[in-house]
Amino acid sequence: MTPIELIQHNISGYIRLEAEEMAFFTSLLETRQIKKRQLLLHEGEICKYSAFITDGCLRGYIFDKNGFERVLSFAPVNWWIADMYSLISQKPGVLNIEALEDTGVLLLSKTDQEKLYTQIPKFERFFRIITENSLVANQQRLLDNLSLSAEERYNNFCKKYPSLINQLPLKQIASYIGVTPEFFSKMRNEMLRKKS
Amino acid sequence: MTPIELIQHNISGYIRLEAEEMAFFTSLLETRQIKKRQLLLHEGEICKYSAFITDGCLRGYIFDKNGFERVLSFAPVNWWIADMYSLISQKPGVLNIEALEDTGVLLLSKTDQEKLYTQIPKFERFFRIITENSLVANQQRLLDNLSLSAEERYNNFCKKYPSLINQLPLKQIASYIGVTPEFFSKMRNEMLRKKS
DNA sequence: TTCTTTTCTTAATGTACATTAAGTGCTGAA
DNA sequence: TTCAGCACTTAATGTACATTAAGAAAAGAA
Repeated sequence: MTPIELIQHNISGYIRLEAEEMAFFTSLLETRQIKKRQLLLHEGEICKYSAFITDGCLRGYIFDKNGFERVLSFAPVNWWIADMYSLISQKPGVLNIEALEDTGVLLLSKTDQEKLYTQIPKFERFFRIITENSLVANQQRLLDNLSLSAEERYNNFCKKYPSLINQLPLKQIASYIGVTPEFFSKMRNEMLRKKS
Repeated sequence: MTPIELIQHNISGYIRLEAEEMAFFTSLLETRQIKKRQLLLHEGEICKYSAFITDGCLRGYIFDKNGFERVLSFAPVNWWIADMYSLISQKPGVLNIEALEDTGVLLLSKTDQEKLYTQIPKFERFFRIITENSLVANQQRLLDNLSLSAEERYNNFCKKYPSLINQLPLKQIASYIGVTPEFFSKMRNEMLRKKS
């Protein structure tokens, strides 16, 4: 599938569009390639785009006060990513969005997104639904962080993102589940020993 | 303000409705009073309503595997609450929703909410926006949990919900920020000692 | 009132994690 | 080809929290 076919297929899973509506939508999209380690968004900037991933993988992370990275989210193929806080408020954000490998995205600017809402209200529905799904996933992760051990959170991660396990450096996964790479390494060894 | 005036005022902050649209909306609402400690939703049930709080305060929580309560969210006056996972999927949920004091809510059933979406598409917009705001708040809390100490999370809580600090039992706040009541008690004493 | 239940506190002990430091093996640039 | 940097591991030590147990104070029920 081409990037455009991919996003059209994704949207068709939620709303039904006329051909001309779909054409209008795709006319608003901008293609961009991001090289491994390159940033799509840097903290302190105002987020102007929602990005749909067509190839590769991005991550959103912040630096905590000790200078360590904390991963908020991964965005594999078929997902959207943005600094929602900054995108909504149009104030400087705290999120860095970086390519974990060479990655292709389709960008929809905030102003075009608002055009879309007024000209094709069905897109209000589309973004309502995917925002709801993000919220549910986020709440679940929050509860996991409050009530599960690091080992259980890792198991959940493996179930939720099976494709990412071999695609990501281990330290990124460690940061996502909320432990240091050192502890993560030790923990994985202990898990192997238990299973055998 | 009456409960109905309160919710009308809340909605008018996001979308502009004709009088007859507003009348149709309010015709769908059901008033309910919940006594302190009574449950609006019990884990295992399928969530059939979104609740708007007009008076008092609710909390959403789960039991972790050790049988301890973990607070996902508080819902004071002017907020919405539901088990979003269960409401969307119509599968049994894990959330308990309980009144922390005698509380008044306006209920909107899932089927009526869908009616609303088809008959007044502006409500797609309304719920998109408040879902986006919830998502941002949730992401911020997740990052806080990954990168801040319990003391800093408590300070954030105080900034975010100043009205709740004196309204809630301390153990509820402890559960929300993710520590035991014992540790929370000790921590607050140390904070007092530092300040003086 | 009196009794029970719940909230909150204190303190001893325990543990899941972090920190620091050192070393190994890749990978990619010059 | 060599070397710098990054990913990953191991191990010693440290700490922010949990657990357990007990009691005091406040709130509700009889």
